[in-house]
Amino acid sequence: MRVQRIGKANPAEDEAVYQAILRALLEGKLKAGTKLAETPLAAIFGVSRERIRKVLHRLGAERRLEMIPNRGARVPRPTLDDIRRVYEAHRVLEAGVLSQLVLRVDEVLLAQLDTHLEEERAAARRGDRAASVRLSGAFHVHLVEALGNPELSRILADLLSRSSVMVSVYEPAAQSICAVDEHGAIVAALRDRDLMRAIAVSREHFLHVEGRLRLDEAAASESEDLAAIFTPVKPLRRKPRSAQS
Amino acid sequence: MRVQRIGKANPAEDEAVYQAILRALLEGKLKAGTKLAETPLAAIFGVSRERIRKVLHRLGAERRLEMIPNRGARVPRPTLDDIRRVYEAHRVLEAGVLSQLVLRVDEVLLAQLDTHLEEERAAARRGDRAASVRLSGAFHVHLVEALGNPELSRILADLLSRSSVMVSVYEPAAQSICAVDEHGAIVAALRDRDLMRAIAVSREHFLHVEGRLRLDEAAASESEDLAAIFTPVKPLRRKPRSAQS
DNA sequence: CCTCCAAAAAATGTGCACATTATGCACCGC
DNA sequence: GCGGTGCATAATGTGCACATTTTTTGGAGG
Repeated sequence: MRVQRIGKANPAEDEAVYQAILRALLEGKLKAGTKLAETPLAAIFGVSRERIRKVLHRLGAERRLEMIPNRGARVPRPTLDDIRRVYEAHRVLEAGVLSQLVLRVDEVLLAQLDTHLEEERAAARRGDRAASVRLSGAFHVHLVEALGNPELSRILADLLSRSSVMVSVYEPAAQSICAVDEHGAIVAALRDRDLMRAIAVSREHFLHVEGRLRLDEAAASESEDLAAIFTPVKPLRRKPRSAQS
Repeated sequence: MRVQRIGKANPAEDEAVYQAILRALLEGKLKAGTKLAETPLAAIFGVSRERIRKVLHRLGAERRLEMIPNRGARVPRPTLDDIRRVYEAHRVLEAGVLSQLVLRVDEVLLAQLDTHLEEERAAARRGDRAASVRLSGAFHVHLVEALGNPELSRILADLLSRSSVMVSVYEPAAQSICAVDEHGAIVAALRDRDLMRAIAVSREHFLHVEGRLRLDEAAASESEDLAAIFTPVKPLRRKPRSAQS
């Protein structure tokens, strides 16, 4: 008699594994170039290999992993040019957002942005680097979301998530990503409904960030301890046979 | 003895099925709301159900199909608001593209655009509606590609492909999507390096197109003849048992 | 010592059998 | 007649057993 639990429909498992890997990816715990083999991951998460496989392919379709036929999944190792392109895309998109935003700014939005700027300054004053980085990205998210277009928000979120992975590779110290006063200048231009200035400031801002990118090839890493990376996540299902310390 | 051909590695099959469905989707042959069941598709294409399944999920990840757990794949039925959002995203993106383009236009690019405009006019003169629609979309593609940023080109291609599916639902006659002179006005503004005018013209252009959208709810359709839609594609592999006319 | 090649080992890809979930339909009580 | 209920049927989801491909290993030859 086989007590195997097969076909147990549990969509939550898919999602949990997906979120776990995505989170590790976004937090930079998975270094660029790391091979994500199916079997070890299945053992780590305590789920079947097919499930891992599905998640991996999904992440590949979203361009968050690099899938090579018959060779498995790897964390992408973006070129410096790749990163520049992502930044440029972000810059171009934000220019478009600003062009639309000057037509519909109101005091409510300006007040919200001012509040955000204040938070950024506060984080900078108390030297909270993590918060600074997070708020800095949030500023740009705030701008697109002001347009209320989910499509645009999604595109930006995509670009941002990509670049956050990238800075973990190329920004050695990850110091203050965005200077607050540059953000302030954008808001000021927005307040004046001055599109040309807003675009120019935003452009300078991005070029500034791009200029700080450094090629840190030394990071060979290949962090081989996949288990350690995912251990904080409790196993979703006990492996039926063996495979436990 | 089983002569089953299992595990026959043939990545081309995946791609062929993917392209076939995607093409049908882009050409509007698959009406909105149509259910894409796995088993019939497997029979039509002459491949295993797993292969269809994989392709369907991939298309779902790309948001080209709507996947509902345990209920299969359906051709998305976009709201009029959905479409407006896609158009707005395109418009915003193009504004950004233009803001970047005015900084680096040269005679070569302007000449290329002029050539393209001439093609559009020729198509319009001879009443070639299909060519007009195609060239009209190509104009906007041309603009982003001038920036040489694959990331941006991909984003635009994504938006365009989505909206082409949509117009097939909501544009009853699918008459001249973009007036050529509006495209010409954009090029003219670009030639003058007049960003504000270029953005304004582009904006008007898109609002014009958006304004033409009509809600054509009558299209209940549910085109049940999936086989007929995909028949032009020759079966990739003969089904081993039965299932042949 | 290095290079090249063959065989073993490991990892990925695929068809299939079956579990699970949804759907259609006849039946029954009200 | 009508709405809900239970069963039969169809469709989707999943584990598993392999096939295929890639990578590693281990020598033999130069």
